[in-house]
Amino acid sequence: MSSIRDVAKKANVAACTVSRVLNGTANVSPETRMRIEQAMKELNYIPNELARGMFKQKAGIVAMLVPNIRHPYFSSLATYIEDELYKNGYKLMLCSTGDDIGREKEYLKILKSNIVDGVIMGVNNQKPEDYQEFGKPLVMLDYYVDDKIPLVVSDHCAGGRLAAEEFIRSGCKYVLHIGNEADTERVISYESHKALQEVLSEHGIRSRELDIKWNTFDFQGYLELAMLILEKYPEIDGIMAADMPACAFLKAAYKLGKKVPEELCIVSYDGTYVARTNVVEITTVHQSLKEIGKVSVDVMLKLLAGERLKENYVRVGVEIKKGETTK
Amino acid sequence: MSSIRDVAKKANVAACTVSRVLNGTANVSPETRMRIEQAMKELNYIPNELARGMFKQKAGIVAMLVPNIRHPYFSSLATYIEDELYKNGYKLMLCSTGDDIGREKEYLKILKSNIVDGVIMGVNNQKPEDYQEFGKPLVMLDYYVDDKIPLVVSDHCAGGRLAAEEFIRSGCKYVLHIGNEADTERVISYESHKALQEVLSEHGIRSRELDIKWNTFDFQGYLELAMLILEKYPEIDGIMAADMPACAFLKAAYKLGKKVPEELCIVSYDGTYVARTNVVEITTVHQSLKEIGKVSVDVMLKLLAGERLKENYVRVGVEIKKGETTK
DNA sequence: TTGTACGCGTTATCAA
DNA sequence: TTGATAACGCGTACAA
Repeated sequence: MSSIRDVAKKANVAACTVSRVLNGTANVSPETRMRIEQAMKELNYIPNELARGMFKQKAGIVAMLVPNIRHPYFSSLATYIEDELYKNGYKLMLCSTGDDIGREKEYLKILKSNIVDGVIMGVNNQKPEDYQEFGKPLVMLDYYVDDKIPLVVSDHCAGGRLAAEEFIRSGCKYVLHIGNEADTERVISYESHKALQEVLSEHGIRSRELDIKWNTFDFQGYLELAMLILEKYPEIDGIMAADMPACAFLKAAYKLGKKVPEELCIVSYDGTYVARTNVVEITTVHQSLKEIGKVSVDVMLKLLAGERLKENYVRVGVEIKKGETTK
Repeated sequence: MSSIRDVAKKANVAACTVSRVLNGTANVSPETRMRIEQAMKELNYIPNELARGMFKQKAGIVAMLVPNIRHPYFSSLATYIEDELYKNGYKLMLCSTGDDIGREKEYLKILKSNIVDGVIMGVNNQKPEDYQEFGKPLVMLDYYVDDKIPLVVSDHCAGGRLAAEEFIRSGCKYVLHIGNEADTERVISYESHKALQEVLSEHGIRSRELDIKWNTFDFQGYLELAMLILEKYPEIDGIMAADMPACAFLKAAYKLGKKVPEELCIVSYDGTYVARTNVVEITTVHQSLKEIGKVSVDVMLKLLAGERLKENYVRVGVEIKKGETTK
């Protein structure tokens, strides 16, 4: 690896002159410039980003922490975020915690250490203090810490209502909605369940929430659970669940000879591509991951620029896309 | 941000003593140690990884370049790679080029600049020279540059044969296989097509390759194309395609009232979860992404350690998983 | 056991 | 237009 000094020596100039050519910060005589450019080529010189970053006190990298990048929700979101960051001259460092709380903690520790300029948090298993004391720009997705930490989230209230209305329209009598065991009051997406329940009960429709363990990426497991549930509770005629478990319920229904949507209506939540690649078009509450990604990066860029935010809570609209799993 | 010197000042010692406590490199009297640890806590001191990396001439980061992280193939692979890297003390920087050749070039340029220690390349649209002259450990996935650059790849030859045997078993007469327009001789996965064709023709079965534009992540587009093809060539009774387009063909067949597997057999290639989340279990040639990830990281670690590789070409086994889309 | 001094690669500041 | 010097934060000989 040749350094800027090697180039300077070869071109018979001082290091700072090379730097000026590199960055165009000041005028350099064409002749000197030529000599320097020649030397850079000959030495196959590449500026050291690490040193640059150290000097500028920034790395040009934003990290995104996700529970599992394999999950279509997060991999899609990551695409959009990477896209937006790239447009603005930042690179994305993607960290997947494998649903491991300890690993999340370790990542947070590492990320504090100047290796990145900010973090977009798609995972939220630490104590609020751990986020509050992070010391770097932080954007939380779907998780409320306090009024100071920016939060970007889908309008899950609307999402729950839209789903409820779809069940009502379909004439369902008993709706089961599948939640995440680990979710707390701070997890905003939980609002979809509350909204669903509220609207359904206003219409005198029974509903029931079942929270399952979510942190395994195991379709077979979902499928077995779905079969069990459908067999045990034959009176259920409506299901709301995230895309992947919704697919499992759809498959379970087929295996059990239960007709969809005649005997069972399914609304999937999220709207990732797994809901679309199925043979049967699933009715879906669709989050705009593109918009969430864009907004998250916007907020991050503002934080990085030291701007003050008008609003620390950004809500992104959702919509329902009707498929063949509701009437 | 407090530096190591701030801590030293507060604890009334020299910076190097703090460093010694941090790294356990030498003996420090318990009393001094206590004072230093106290100071670190009070100042909320965090070592600067950038400076550390600069000194050690390494960043502790490995990059992975993929065409699109949204794609289940790459997002799954990235999970496994991240996992393996993490176990070995490295972080993953994931770069998604959005199927853009120019962006790939830019990324390569940036990644040269000491920002990462090595790159795992899941994308391959540059000239061979660009990879040969990279100047850092490089592991190529599914793409042959020359005998010097390590290559990790599934045994696509076996994959093609397994698929062919499945079509033969199912009594197919005319098999269409969907390839990627952009693939060249250097793309190893292309071998699956050659092997398929070879085995089929040995058995006197017609086959035909259709190369489609692959770089858009657009299921609707696949679906429309699949409908078109099935309508135009009704004599086709076998399809091999990557998971996502295979799903599209399955859906198209249902829409057109074509019975699977009676009138049309489908073998999907790759074995990502989209092939499993479907209502219909798709017969799949399954690549072991876990193994590919593990091997890639193994190779990378060896390169980083300066070890010589015995073999620059690692082939990972594939298997076929029978589903309901073949007889 | 502790401290001094320097190097890593870059850039800003000020002087020539 | 160019150069010298200091600074960024850390690690490590070497000296004390």
